[in-house]
Amino acid sequence: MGRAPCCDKANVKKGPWSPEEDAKLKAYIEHHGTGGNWIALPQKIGLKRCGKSCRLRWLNYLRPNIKHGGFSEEEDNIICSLYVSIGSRWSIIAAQLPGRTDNDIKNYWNTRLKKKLLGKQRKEQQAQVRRVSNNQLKQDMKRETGNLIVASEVINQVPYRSAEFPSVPMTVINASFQHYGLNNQASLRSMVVNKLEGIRFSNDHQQQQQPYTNACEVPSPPQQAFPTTMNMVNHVALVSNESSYQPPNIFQGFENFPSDFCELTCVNPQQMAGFNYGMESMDMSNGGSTNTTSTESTSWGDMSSLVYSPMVSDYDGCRQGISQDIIAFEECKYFGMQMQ
DNA sequence: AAACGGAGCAACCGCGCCCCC
DNA sequence: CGGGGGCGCGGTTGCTCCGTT
Repeated sequence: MGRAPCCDKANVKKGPWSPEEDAKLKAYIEHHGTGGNWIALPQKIGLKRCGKSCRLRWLNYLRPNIKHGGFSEEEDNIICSLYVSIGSRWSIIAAQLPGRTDNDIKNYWNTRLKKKLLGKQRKEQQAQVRRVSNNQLKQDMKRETGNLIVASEVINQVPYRSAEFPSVPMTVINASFQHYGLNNQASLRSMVVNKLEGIRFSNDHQQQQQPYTNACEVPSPPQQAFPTTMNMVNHVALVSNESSYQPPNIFQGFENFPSDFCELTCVNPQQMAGFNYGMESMDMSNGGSTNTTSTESTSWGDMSSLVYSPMVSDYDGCRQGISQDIIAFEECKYFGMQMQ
């Protein structure tokens, strides 16, 4: 059973507001205030609108001192840094920008700023890639094939926001991540870039796959994007212990990853450095538990759980301390510090 | 000039939170 | 303490405008 509608849908007008409606609403609120009850407001004024619609119209458009468009460079910077710090909490971001509404900032981010940032990022990458010898890269790739299979598995399988914290030796994870440039802010930044590109990470295998931005990002259907921790443990053990083990494909596990990700993190992680640590992280309000919704699965929690692992430097006490570390990470994030 | 596609933006929708009874 | 209702937020939708073919 769903929630009761906030108003009689059949008798309310939807769509764009007319100047008359605007005038009525504005005049009333300016003289009487909202009265603390948006639902009742339209009836008092004689508007055939939903109370929520009135509220939105007032807050986003009719309210005094509202600025529209013409975002300055400074505002861009504030939005970017806050987005990286706290994620898509538009109301909080809007609170830092007088005259701007959350809706305005959200639209501005989605339609322009995101692309602007990505364009900048890509330019930097391309310039950097040119400076890297292809041959050197190939040699490195060949030499590290053995580790790659481990790294790919780890990258691909670290559960996020999960009660099943990794029981894989963190030294293995650490080494693997470090080999492939996932050991520092570089990885964080690449995660941000992926986030910007709409890449979805999820371990909710029941939910529908989100659209991918290009063909190479489409995961093979039977594969789990983030298989269970036990699978990961078993596989890592297999790789580590059986000398006869032949990796079927050195890129196994990476097919779920966008090519950009590999490019960014493998080719030159340093270039990616400089991004704020403080990405929106695991939502600890649910105790870091499982059962995320599809909306949640696209949140920053995905990213930070991936970036969390390499930060742990030793396995001893890792499992016991991991919850505290995550909490510390959260605290550091909000206080703008970096985790030591 | 018309058709088409993409970008931008206003508005809607659903859900979580909080307050009050 | 629990339930109902309103508020606020973030994600999504759909309309309009504009540039391109």
